[in-house]
Amino acid sequence: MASIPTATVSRLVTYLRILSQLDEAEVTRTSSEHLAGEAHVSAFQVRKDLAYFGKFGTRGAGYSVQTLRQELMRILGLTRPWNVAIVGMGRLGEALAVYPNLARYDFQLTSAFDVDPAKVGREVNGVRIRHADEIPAAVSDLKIDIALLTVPSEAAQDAANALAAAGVTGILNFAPTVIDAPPGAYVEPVDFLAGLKRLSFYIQRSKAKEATT
Amino acid sequence: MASIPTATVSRLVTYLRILSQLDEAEVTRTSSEHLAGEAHVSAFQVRKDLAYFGKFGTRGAGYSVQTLRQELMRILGLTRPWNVAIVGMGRLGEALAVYPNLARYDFQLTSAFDVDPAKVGREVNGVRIRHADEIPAAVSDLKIDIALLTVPSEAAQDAANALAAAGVTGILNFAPTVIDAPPGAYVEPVDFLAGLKRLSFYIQRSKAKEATT
DNA sequence: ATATGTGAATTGATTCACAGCG
DNA sequence: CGCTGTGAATCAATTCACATAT
Repeated sequence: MASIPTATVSRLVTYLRILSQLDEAEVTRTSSEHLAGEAHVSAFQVRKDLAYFGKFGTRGAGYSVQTLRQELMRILGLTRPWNVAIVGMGRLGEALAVYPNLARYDFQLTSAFDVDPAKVGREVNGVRIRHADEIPAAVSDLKIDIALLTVPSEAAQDAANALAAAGVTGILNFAPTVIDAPPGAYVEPVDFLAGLKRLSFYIQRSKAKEATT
Repeated sequence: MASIPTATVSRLVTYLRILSQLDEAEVTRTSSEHLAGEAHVSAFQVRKDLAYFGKFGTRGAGYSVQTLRQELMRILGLTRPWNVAIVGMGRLGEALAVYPNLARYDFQLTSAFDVDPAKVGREVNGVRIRHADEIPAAVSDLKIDIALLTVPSEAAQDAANALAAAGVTGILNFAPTVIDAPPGAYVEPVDFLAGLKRLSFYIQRSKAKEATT
């Protein structure tokens, strides 16, 4: 089976969002051209990305918004609900717990963990915070698929290992550090500090360029 | 001037973090090999990435942790402070406002904006929340370089345009939508929902593969 | 007529091998 | 002798052109 560029997967997510917006606006048909415009890529790119997975359009007429949206949801595994846990109930963990878009996309928050006894037992958005020691039992009981990892950097790798050992297959790592993917699990980093530093690089660079002209 | 791959910039940020950790642990020297191990890339990659910017090591002896760290900070534009504003003081905005690592890296939170009159006037982490109407004046007065954009998707593009017009050169977009980079500004997306959907894709895919074996 | 789907060409990034310097 | 720095080779991704289907 052809291996899919990670950039393609990212773009599929973008196309899906655009299609959802079109669907909400009750637009029924679209084209690679239009999707490309909204996603800020080329129309070639859109068609090539879709071609990895099949043929979804009709020549001369473009794509059905509903059909393509359904197909992308199927490809991305978004037709079934995923059980999600938040690990690390600091400010970020809490902000995520009440984030309404999680449920909208069928990511169901089913549990939350922390090591702080002061937090254990409290409820956030209908979910009781458990002690991290309960991860093995709870992950298996609640069939948790994905963990949002919001613990401090130094605790991230151990937590990821424990989660994967307990059966979690996807980890969204918010800690500003690179962690090894434990056996059997995928890790996606979400590092906004890194994004800030990249911005710093580009801004500084454009200012340096200005100065030399 | 050679154009730098964006992936290289991302990796430089990672190398810098590793060097900072080494420095804290009072390690004085390192090698492309070691940096590569920590960053989960090849040693070739490390050397090639650095080669875009100059020669920082001594052959046979590797790199001085302090020197390379300094150089990377210079390259990434992190030797000067950046003035940062948060635009959109919902839960995420608040979580960011109190995030201690911002200041640690010389990103100084100097202002915060929202459109909600109930929020305007309140203080968060020593910063008064202003009405979004004040953006043009405040950005210029406070010399704001970078905005953390945490408004709803539908407001993101307009806010970005307003910020850029007022003189902001870097925008970290937390809204789950693709926005155009307004003239004169760089945009970095931070979209954890997209990360979540990518995870969904990879998990679902590995499960499908298991089923066929 | 029109817009998709796709092999071929091009561009870009990563890997490699080794020359060069300490 | 060890490890960096770098041109050359490989590999991957994007772009293109056009044949194809409606």
